[in-house]
Amino acid sequence: MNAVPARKRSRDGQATREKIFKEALHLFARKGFDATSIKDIATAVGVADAALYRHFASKDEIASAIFTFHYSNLARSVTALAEHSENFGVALRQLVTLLCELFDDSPDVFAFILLNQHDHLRFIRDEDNVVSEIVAIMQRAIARKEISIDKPELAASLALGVAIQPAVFCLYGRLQRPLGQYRDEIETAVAAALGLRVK
Amino acid sequence: MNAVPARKRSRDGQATREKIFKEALHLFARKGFDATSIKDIATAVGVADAALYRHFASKDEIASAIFTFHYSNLARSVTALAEHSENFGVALRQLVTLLCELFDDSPDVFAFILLNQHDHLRFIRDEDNVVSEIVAIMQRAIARKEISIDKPELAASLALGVAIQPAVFCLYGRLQRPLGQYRDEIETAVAAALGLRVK
DNA sequence: TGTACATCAGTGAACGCGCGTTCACTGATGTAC
DNA sequence: TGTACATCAGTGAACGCGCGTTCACTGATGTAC
Repeated sequence: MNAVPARKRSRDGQATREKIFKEALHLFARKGFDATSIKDIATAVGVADAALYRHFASKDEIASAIFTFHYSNLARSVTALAEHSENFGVALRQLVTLLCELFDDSPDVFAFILLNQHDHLRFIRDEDNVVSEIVAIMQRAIARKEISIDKPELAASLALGVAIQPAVFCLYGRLQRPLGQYRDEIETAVAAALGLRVK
Repeated sequence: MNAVPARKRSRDGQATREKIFKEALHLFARKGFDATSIKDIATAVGVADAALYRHFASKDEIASAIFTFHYSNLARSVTALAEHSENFGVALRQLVTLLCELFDDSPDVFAFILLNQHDHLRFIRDEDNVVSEIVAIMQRAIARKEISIDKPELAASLALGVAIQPAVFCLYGRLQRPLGQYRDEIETAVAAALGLRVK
């Protein structure tokens, strides 16, 4: 009795590391960073607490690794999209589509970034900051007289507000999912809020 | 030596209670609930940690008392305003004004409610919920064909997004204060986003 | 007005708990010869 | 193919710290007589 069952133990720590990434993201997104303990994550992954420290130096490092990975992905998508759109209307359509897809495919990623942006953004270079990129898009639109709001930061806040708040409502159950079903209405609302001039 | 200086000690605990209210609100708004310790609050108030328990049963109770007080105030203002506006355009103007004034006069209250709404809203009766009230306003506007967006929850999310996001930008320094300077632009943007029909 | 007493805001020290983290150890796996 | 060894993911127990909270006590204030 009391025989320890032989455990299959892969030497590929990568698999465990990815599972920590996934489970920690899920817990942080649902309960928040502080309310999630190392024990919670370890239990979800199926290992002892101490095992996490074979893959990450600290609890903070788990959160910042997750944030940096997903936020950089998002920033790259937004930058790429901004560079390849010949006018604001096209960029707007693609941005709203991107947001809806991110939310519907990965609500955990959306919630995690939304909740933790202010704790981590100071470690992100300004040119990789999504909000800064949106402001830059607005600047170009204003320079080309494509929209009537004339302050880029204000325009960015109005656009982000219209785009993000429906997602927040979905997250808390005030709007039915998927967010994608409202894509056209959101796009129209952003365009109207900014005073997009019809081509 | 070691003489304890005679302390002026008022028997009016009300003054201390109000100071706890004010300082805790400030700390919770700036650092968040978890990152604020009982010691932090006591130091800001100028008393020992244990003194806080003469006025509140627990740390949680401090936060929920603050939330309930300020949130109820806000809910009452919104309800009153909704009842006394004969059409949607008037209600909208007053709502945006209310939000700008709340933010500019009491940024701590704004930030605290914004950050803590989801932890406390389950203790608020639904008819006192500000978001529910906004949805109701949208329902009436839709019934009267005052706006073209036809789903009340979606309309509420678009309106709240346009109104709140500029405040968030102010809070984090992306937009200059006061928020009130953008009042007209915010109002116009909300109206446009909802498809308000000109009277 | 003076005295005895009840009240209560505030204190300093202590408590217990949960947390993130460390550490010596295990044992399976991969590898060199 | 067999053997000795290095590697390393994972473990269970322990540690120390900071936190929220409790408690016996203090002393000023208000009040009854």
